[in-house]
Amino acid sequence: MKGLLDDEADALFQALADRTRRDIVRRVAGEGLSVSDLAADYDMSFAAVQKHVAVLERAGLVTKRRVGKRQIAHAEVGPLRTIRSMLAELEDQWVERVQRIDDLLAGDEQAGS
Amino acid sequence: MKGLLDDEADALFQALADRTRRDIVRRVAGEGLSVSDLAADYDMSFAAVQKHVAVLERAGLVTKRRVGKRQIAHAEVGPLRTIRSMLAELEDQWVERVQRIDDLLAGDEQAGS
DNA sequence: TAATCATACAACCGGTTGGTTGTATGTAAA
DNA sequence: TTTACATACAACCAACCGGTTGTATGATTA
Repeated sequence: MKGLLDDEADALFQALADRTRRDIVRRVAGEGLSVSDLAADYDMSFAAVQKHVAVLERAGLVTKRRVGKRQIAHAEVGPLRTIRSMLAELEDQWVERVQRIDDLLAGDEQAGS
Repeated sequence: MKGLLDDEADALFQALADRTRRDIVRRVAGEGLSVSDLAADYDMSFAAVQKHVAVLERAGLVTKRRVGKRQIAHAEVGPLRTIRSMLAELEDQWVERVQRIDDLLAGDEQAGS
């Protein structure tokens, strides 16, 4: 039922679990860059960079738009928001439960003192 | 120079790029659970769950405290905050550059009309 | 001490990942 | 049309990942 959500989260976290890909997302935020513009600044083959972009594309973090012979990659902010809200939820659960336990402890203290 | 930061980010994103591990983080948020308590609810071997906990531990997302013969896993909220601020930064860069481009376009429009 | 329970860890296996090189295709410029 | 450039994609390889089973260690209980 929520498997699709999990699939998306898997893809997003995995896509961001590589420093080259995180760097690409940073660099194409806003204006967008062609794959070869991107590739020029990494110490790896063009094909490797192209595969990184493909991973980001599959995760929905970037989209490509053809302009002449170049293919321009753009970052998509939506998935970043998705992943942030997932983490916020995790953190909220943490805070919530800690608070609940603190309340219990406070109650015990009062009762025990 | 910033390799350590990247190492941490690699470890955090990779640790969260597995649904079982995300579930474990949720479940040990606040109170904490022993490794076998955790393992009881997954359709995999004890050793597999133990390895997942170890990955989370290496990433700093979980710490263990021995209580009798049991080893209690607790979630750490710090790394979650770290990862959230990384994403916030990414998103800010996005918003910033889009804004800058919007400003340019607005200027062009005014000049061109 | 012996038996048991909770954990740790090593060795192994199939699938995936991050890189390579080579080749094919599509677009632009001579 | 040829030539050159930007991209795509397949095949290959070593390393890593997520799982397994089996064995060893540590703490608790009989």
